[in-house]
Amino acid sequence: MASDRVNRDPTRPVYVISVAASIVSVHPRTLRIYEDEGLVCPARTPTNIRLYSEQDIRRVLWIRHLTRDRGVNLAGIRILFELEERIGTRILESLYDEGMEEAGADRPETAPDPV
Amino acid sequence: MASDRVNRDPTRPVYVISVAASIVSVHPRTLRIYEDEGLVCPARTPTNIRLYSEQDIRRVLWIRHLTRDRGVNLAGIRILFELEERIGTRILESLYDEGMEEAGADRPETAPDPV
DNA sequence: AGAGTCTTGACAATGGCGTTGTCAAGAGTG
DNA sequence: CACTCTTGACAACGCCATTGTCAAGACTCT
Repeated sequence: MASDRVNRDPTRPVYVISVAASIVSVHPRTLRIYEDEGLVCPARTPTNIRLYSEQDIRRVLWIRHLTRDRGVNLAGIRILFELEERIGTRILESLYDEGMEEAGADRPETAPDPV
Repeated sequence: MASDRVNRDPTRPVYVISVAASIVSVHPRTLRIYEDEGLVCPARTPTNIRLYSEQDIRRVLWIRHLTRDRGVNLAGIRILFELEERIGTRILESLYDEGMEEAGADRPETAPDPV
């Protein structure tokens, strides 16, 4: 499963919200709020169902690391994402790698890409 | 007064907490908490009185901008300061300038230096 | 078609955080 | 000495993030 996740097109929207929530270990309600706050933007089916891509998952993992492990609030995360877009990913990538190592989580190959 | 502030040695600890709090428009209690959280480190007199430098003031102004205007919490600010130390001040400087312009506040000549 | 499950958007509860207030004891100033 | 300010610490309150709940609709399977 984990290797399937890694090998697929990371931008393809494939996970419904319950699956995404399980992968990321977060409440579905929380995912909806992250979307409301503009922190992640899953695709929508013609019937308005959310589908998350691998890229979305990585982005949410990054959000979770910051909120749960570093105590950053959503406004802070927004600032960090703005920095990422403004400056590029080199900076946050190194912070992310260090942060994930500290958290003991799996280490993705790249930092989350902007949605 | 404002021009006196600008012309003095920015690292010299000269303001007691009530004055610093007035300059920055923040409660003294809040300044103590920022210190407790390690976000700013004012000097101490031999009798343990806090003295804030111009540099400290700038740092707190930056913190206030982020907390009050952008809604970032203290953990988020800590992350941003870590970034600043890690990467240098070029990045946050541009964000700071933009943020201060948006807030309509006075624009300092440089970004806050690390304490 | 029907039954069961999942998803949606929206209202609500709860714990934690940030700011402010308060206070006793000590320090500083005139 | 009298008054004011500072210290560290306890407390109150509003806001935020997460979670729970629910009615209606969508989806899946038999």
